[in-house]
Amino acid sequence: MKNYLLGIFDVLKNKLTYLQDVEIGFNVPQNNVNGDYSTNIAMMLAKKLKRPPRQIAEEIVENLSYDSNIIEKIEIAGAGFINFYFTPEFVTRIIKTILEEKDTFGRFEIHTGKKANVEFVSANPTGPLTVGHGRNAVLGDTVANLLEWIGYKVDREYYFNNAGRQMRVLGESVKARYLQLLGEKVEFKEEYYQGEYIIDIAKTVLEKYGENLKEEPADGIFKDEAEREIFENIKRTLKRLNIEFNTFFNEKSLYDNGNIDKVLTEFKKKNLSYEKDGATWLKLTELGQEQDKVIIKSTGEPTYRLPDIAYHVTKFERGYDLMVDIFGADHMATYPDVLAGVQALGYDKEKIKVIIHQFVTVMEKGEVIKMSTRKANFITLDELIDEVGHDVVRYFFNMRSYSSHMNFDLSLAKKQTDENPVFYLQYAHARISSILRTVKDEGLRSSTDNLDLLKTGSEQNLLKHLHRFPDEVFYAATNFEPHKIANYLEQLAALFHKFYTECRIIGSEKKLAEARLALIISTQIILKKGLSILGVSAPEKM
RNA sequence: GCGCCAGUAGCUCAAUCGGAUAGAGCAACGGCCUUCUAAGCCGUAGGUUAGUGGUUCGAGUCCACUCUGGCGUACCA
Repeated sequence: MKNYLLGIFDVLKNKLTYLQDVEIGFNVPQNNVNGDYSTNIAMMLAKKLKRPPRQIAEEIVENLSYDSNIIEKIEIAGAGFINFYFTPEFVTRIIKTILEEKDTFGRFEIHTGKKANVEFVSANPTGPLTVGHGRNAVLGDTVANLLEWIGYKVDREYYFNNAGRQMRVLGESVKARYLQLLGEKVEFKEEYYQGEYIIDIAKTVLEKYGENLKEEPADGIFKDEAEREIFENIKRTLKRLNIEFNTFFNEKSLYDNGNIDKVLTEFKKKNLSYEKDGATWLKLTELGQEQDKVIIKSTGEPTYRLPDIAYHVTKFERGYDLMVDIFGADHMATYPDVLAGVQALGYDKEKIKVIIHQFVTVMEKGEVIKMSTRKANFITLDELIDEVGHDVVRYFFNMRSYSSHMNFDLSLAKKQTDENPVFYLQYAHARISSILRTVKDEGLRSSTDNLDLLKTGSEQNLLKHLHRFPDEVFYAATNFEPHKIANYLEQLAALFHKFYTECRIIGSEKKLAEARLALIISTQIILKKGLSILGVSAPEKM
């Protein structure tokens, strides 16, 4: 529908030249008495042309040539809105389109041939993933799905650091537990990782290597075993949410391959770094940032900035056209430095899209639970999945805009799983499957020969909503906003359920029944497509 | 102190980059199953969009200030 409007306005541009250098936007009015699509272009032009908007609207409508088999009427309303009403016959055509295009319907090829990298989760292997990581994981994977829908070849990447202080403490924590298992009296320091899982890892070490590791350094076998086991766990948890990574990128490789040195030399060559107080500083003030920052500490160790910059350089070198970083709000302050550094090295930072999502506040019985991996007072993602199921988790994190803070009441979530909107969507899908099973027994088959019979309000509204699917996908993908898909699907399910109660298939006149079957098959295809974008399953039965 | 994100129905959140009468779900109340799945449908109730001023044909959306919450503001990542 929208494409048709864009087409006829393109033609009109030759006639009314003032339309040429403005962007003509069409949107779906909230209230459908205002048409199927509407444009505010006349009001936008009013000031520029110094003419009343309604007069401009009239001129546009008079000069617009369109097919009356497609557009039923055009009205000018309010301050100068131009409202378009499509013919029921045209509206029903979407069924044929969906059935014919099938797999490609809703997909776009504008970025075909381009490569995208989506980096997310990126939690260091110091403990199980928490509910907070869950939001990041689901958001990242869904954004990746959306990018695939607009043509990108997408790599999902997990960046981690298995050196550094955190990991040393982890090794020490495991060793302390190990010694305790052997009956030794060792102090378990407050800074150690307090979680039960540390004891489990210590037990594994004991089983595997016996009792001879008392002299083994903490950052040897202890750390390595901890890392291995924790990573296995993380991967298993992510797998439960249907998330799999192409690459686990180890920060350490940046040192081994000389990438860090290379970046450092570049900065020196460009005179963008200097020595002060025994440390090396990056001249971020010259790159538009507030203050210079240390990139190599006086101890000789780099801060996170240097490897992060070098890491992004590798992404450019690996030929990505688009790089998406999914971060939690705690990274807010770090990425501008990194982007400035990358740009200073001559790379186009516009190719990097940073998505900062707000935190999830987890509450239980009205109390806020503060998350800390070290203090082990977190709710793990696994526990959440156990409690409510993977579909609910995926949907829950996908149904809200990433920029909004989320409140998650665990005790409420446990109780309310039956009322979760995800079931509403899945139920619509399962209901259609059920109808199709029943109809099969009756020997009834769908047909697109008499789609014109679909003219009641609930049929037309459902059809119009199906028309919008590609637009929604495109909008969601280009704006990195998965929750748009969730909202779209909720509306689609609502329209279907309404259709279901108002229109019967079995018992209707044969031609009408066949047309309605084609309608629900199309609806089911879209529901399934939408759910697959979100990573939620589409059950045949419930 | 400064920076970023937010504040919308009792609760959790939408609102198509400034559009028309601000919408859903949950919770509350009332109705609808001898016919394709009642995990559904219909209805009722619920709002000064935190507050004050401003910008214009038009503001939940933009600007300024105030209040409240979250996250930052490291030679931690």
